Amino acid sequence: MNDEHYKRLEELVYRLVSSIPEGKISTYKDIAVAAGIPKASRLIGKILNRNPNPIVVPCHRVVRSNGSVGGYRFGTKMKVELLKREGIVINESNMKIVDFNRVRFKLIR
DNA sequence: CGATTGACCGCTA
DNA sequence: TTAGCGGCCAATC
Repeated sequence: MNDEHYKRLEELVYRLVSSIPEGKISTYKDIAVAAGIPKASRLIGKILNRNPNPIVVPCHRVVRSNGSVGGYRFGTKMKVELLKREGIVINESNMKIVDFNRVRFKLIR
């Protein structure tokens, strides 16, 4: 994978994440699959970590595939707050999304 | 160069 | 159900 491919991958990831509507969430794994790199879910986190525009790209709507909230550049607490604000219910004791499958957004391409 | 490090995943015991 | 562990891939050391 050269720089050109990688750059395109980043753009695709940001586009996919931006398509997640308010009140819905997706997972690092789902993004990886949609981006054509099903085994590189860790890479998705890495890309989102240096998200150039956190305001535009709602990267807080991306959680772990097991339903737990996962990490966030500005702290897990902030991520939880943002999600709650959008109507996502979170079990604070185990940091898991309540009704995980119900609020899961199906990515389009 | 090789080793380590993440906003992770899935198998196995 | 949970914890441990190997695998994954690019960046960083």
